[in-house]
Amino acid sequence: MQFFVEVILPLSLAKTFTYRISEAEFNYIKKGMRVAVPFGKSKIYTALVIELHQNAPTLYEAKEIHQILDEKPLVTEIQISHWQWIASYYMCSIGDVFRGAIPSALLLESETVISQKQDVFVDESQLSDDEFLIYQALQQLTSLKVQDIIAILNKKNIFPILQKLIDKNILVLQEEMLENYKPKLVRYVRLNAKFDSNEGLGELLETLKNATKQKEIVLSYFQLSATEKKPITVKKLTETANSSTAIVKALIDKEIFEEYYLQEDRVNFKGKSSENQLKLSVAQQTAFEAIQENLKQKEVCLLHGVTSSGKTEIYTKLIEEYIATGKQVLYLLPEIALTTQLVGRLRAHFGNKVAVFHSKYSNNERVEVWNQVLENSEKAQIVIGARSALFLPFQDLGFIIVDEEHEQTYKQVDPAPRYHARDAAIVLANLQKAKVLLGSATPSMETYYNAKSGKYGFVEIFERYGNVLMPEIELVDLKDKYFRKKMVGHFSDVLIEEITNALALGEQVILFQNRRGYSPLLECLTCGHVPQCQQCDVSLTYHKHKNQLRCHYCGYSIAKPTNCHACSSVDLTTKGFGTEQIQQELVELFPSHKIGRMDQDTTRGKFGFEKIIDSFKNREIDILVGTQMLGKGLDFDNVTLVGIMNADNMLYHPDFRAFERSFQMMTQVSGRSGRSEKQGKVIIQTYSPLHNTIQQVTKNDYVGMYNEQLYERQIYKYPPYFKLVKLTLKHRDFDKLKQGSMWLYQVMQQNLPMPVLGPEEPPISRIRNEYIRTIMVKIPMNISVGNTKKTIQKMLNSFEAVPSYRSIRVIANVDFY
DNA sequence: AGCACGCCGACT
DNA sequence: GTCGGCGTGCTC
Repeated sequence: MQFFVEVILPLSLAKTFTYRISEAEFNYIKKGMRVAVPFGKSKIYTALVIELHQNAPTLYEAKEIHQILDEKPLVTEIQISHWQWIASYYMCSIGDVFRGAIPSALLLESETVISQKQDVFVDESQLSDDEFLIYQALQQLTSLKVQDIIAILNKKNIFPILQKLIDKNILVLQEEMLENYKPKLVRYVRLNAKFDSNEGLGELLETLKNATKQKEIVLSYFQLSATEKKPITVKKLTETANSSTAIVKALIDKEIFEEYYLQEDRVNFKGKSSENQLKLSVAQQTAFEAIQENLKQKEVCLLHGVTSSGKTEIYTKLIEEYIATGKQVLYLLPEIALTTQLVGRLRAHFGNKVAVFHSKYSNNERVEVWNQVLENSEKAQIVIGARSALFLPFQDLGFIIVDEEHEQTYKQVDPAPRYHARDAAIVLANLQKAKVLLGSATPSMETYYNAKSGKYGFVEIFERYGNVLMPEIELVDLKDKYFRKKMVGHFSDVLIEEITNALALGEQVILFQNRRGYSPLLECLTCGHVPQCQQCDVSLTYHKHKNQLRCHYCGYSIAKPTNCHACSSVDLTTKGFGTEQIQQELVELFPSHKIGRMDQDTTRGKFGFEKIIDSFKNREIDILVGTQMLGKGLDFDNVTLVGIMNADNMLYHPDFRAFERSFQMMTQVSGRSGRSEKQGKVIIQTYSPLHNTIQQVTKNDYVGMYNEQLYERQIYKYPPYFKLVKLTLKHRDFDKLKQGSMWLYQVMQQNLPMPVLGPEEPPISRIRNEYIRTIMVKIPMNISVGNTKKTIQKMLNSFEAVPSYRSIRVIANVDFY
């Protein structure tokens, strides 16, 4: 009898692979366990078992697995089904999903370690220069990594040289598995048992009578153990005694203390849940009941509640209901910026039942949350996370909340799997027999359409919590203001006046400018030359603070030139403006007030967001300038004025969702204003005050926007009436790409009974020295999406079969955003 | 994703 | 003439 496992590898490979196992292993291994397998010439990868069987492959000899890595499954069968759905729906390999889903610390990979053979005589004169360099390096360090050798020799292809040294019997290569996850160990001390008795104690104090510092520590130890009645960490002890670890060490050496280590969860919330009852307003209560009623019939329900309508309390109440039945709850948020405030609120309510999972967590932290969810631990009954939290190994998921459902950050752009967390969550809920609540003040067109057509349940709240009024929105016509010279920099007289008023009352102001940096262009006044990125088809953005020009696509930067690179003229001027410039103008306009800026450049690092948000909350900042990050559900109750510096640049984006997005963004940003008693004010500066979308924002007319856009979507063949698959082709060779994309376009156009557009040169047609072309397929509702994707996949395969096009990379993006 | 194989240009 | 560059193909 022969035994085999089918495994998936964390590589972008479409197939599963078969490995041989023994009968004992066959009886031990379960689906969802990890195994280390040799793959290719030398590498060892972490693979995931998805099937056990006895069908020997006929075309090749299956290798044996290297070792079993788990005692019990790390991944559930539901997850595997979910991954398979994602792979097929989003047109990527199952390996891509595996790699994207599992914390990287759980993916062990082997690394080649090079070391010198022991007790071998080496004739140094027989070595070439490169060989000698390696040999010499090994005299210093006992082992080297492949990367080290590449660095030492400054060459890419080092294997031939290594091979020669192996042939000369000097080197050995080993594959070393790296265990990535390390449990966090905390050092504790306890008093040696021999001092437990009263005589022992006397003896102890006697020995220490001349060691003051040591005695102090011992006394602190007694004090701590009396008050805390729990194990004492070295850290705590040194802090209490105001001493150092060196003295603790002395005591350990004297065998007065014993040290020991305990494993600790990195993610630990200390504090207790307040048992206070949630008080819902009448509107909230009505919505809450309506959602429950809807979810009895339907799998998914949309909660459309205006900004500040108190959706979080409704979510909290619903979570209470679900965890009372012992089920797990997943709360998805578009970005981590939101989590800090929300986690605080939920922890205050649910205590230690709340776990958090997002991309700024360290690898080790992620493994811990993974395990807690897998064990269905109480600590992770409620999981709050960004889109990747969707991949946690839920045992018994009852409820998923997708908050700010319309946010495009739910869609992963790069790398594969390019999934949409909202849609993948609905599929996951189906597999888990769980329910989904989508919440937003500005639902996506797709979701609203599904709700209206009865596919999803639908609940609305029209009033803000505590009957706070919706902000008053005032439009400022920039054309008129510039004409009448009523502008100071990028600020209209109206905006300046409103800011002055708000500041005078001690209130805070948020200004929104959807572009970072100082100004998007630097232009020569003499010849009109604009510095471009060398690698991308974009102009460089001027960052005044660092006095440099930077590419926002590849990160390329140069110092700001003093004269034009084309004509050497010194008359350079900036065009357009970004957050940095707004910030600087504010400093001049309001010199006595503190101005903060929040964008990608100021929120780097794990606590970048928190710092800025906290200082704004603590009113250390009076005016906060920021990009779209500001729109994302942050609550500041002292903000009464929101200014949108220029509404036009988002409105005129070449994208079919531009109006929908502009509406959402402006409405969301406006919603930051006036969250307590006082009615808030919003100033929108625009060149097109009569534009329908701007008017809809002003009137808070979501339905108007929806109906208008829906009509357009139908006419121009866009979602929700058509499903979009976008193919992006990339290559360094312009002509090859042009020919290849035309070839693919023609094949698709002939074989698909639906609109195929392209091959288009996108507005930014080159990034990092690669040219780009796109082809768009629009799949109508009445044609099977699954079959269409299969056909597309077949055509992609035949594209790859053309030798001259094989090197063109094709990326499929299903439901692209 | 590696890593080997194989084909072509720049050096000894 | 070889060394070493990268395009191409396969991995259970």
